[in-house]
Amino acid sequence: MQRKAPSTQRREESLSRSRIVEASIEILDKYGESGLTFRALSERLATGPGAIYWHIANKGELLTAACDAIVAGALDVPLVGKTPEAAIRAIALGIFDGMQAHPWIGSALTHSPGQSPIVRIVESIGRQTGALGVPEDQQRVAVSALLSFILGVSSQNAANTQLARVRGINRSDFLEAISTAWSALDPDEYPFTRSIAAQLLNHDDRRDFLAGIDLILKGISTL
Amino acid sequence: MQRKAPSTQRREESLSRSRIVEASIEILDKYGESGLTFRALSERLATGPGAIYWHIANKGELLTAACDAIVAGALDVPLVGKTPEAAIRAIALGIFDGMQAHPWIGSALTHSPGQSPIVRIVESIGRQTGALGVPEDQQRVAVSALLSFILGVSSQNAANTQLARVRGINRSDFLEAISTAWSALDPDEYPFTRSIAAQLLNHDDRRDFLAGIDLILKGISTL
DNA sequence: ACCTGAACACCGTTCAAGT
DNA sequence: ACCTGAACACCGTTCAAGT
Repeated sequence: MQRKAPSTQRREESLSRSRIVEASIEILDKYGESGLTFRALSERLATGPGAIYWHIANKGELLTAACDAIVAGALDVPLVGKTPEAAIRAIALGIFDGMQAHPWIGSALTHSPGQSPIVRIVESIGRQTGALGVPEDQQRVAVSALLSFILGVSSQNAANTQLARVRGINRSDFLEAISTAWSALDPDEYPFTRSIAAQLLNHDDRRDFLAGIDLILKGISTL
Repeated sequence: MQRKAPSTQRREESLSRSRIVEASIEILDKYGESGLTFRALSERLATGPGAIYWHIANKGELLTAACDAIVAGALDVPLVGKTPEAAIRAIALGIFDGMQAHPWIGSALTHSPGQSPIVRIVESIGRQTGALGVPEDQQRVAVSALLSFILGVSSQNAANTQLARVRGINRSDFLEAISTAWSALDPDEYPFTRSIAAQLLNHDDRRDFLAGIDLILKGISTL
């Protein structure tokens, strides 16, 4: 008589950490950070909220794991033959493009200090600073400056996207609202802010991000 | 017969937006971000949760208002006689010291894009970039690079403090745990991260922050 | 105009009970 | 070993009712 298949394959779609993370990413992309609840997630996975806790410790770990999957993919960019500067730009742009597609990683990144997603970024950039000629005792400062800048941009990006979603508008309408508000500021108190208000409407986020990276790289080159 | 005092003074401690914000800051400083709830706040103010909504639209506005009070104070630093570079350093350090005393502002800052606290920072820094000789069409990029770096540092700082609180340990024990974890990483996969793990224990946050600001200022000076 | 506080519609997390 | 789903202890927010 025939053998039964191994019990682990008894059900085609048994729960696993990776399936949970995968479903979480789909929910986060579609409904944003506030859309990811254990109830919504367990419904999508056709199970109960408690089942998820067998595979994941808590919501923070879930967000970190989802973020880690995106960051790992974003950092998978070809670096061969590139100068250290070009490699760092490529790494940074990989993360930028990842955060455009998955804005919620900005929030997850800052809430996972020292965790796997951050370690991946630190390691990727850190390997380049040596080749860049940065003295060993200053490499940490150089890497953490780049990291802080990247985290700053990505957390702002996450907040913009999330707030726009709450108000039921898109990202550019949200920025337009800020631009309008800045234009209406007191000319005596806020001359500079008023002067750049119009630029909020038609600037290129990606180009500005890269310009920021280049400013820091310029500074690093003097070390 | 005597006139009654104006009805607005009938009660010594009537509710007001500023009293609510003041109480919020005290709670945030003492119990962290998760400690600020409408129930805790209304109990402290000897009222009901609903009363607060007469003065404040929602929790986001409350956090932004609390953050704004701290940022306004932090930016109140003397700048007369300073070079533009020194002024920017003083502004940045003012925010840094503000976030050391009130770590939760890091979270509030990133969740209030384009709002008053951000505008204050943008304006303070932006006024210096002109004096710095940055071409007008590049001032926005220069300011937003500094802003993103500052927001990145402050949101990491907020997350560190909040996570340490959740685990019931202090900030340096939390960093020690990360340092230990980094030291245990795979030597082949994470050589750089391992190499800087030990430095997490005894580095000077404030000095590193200023070093990051200086890197960006160096880059800006080439514009 | 301003305050009260019960009620609503959610959360993350736990845990006895099942298979 | 893994899953179920009710229950617990919270949230932010609303709103009829008061003063």
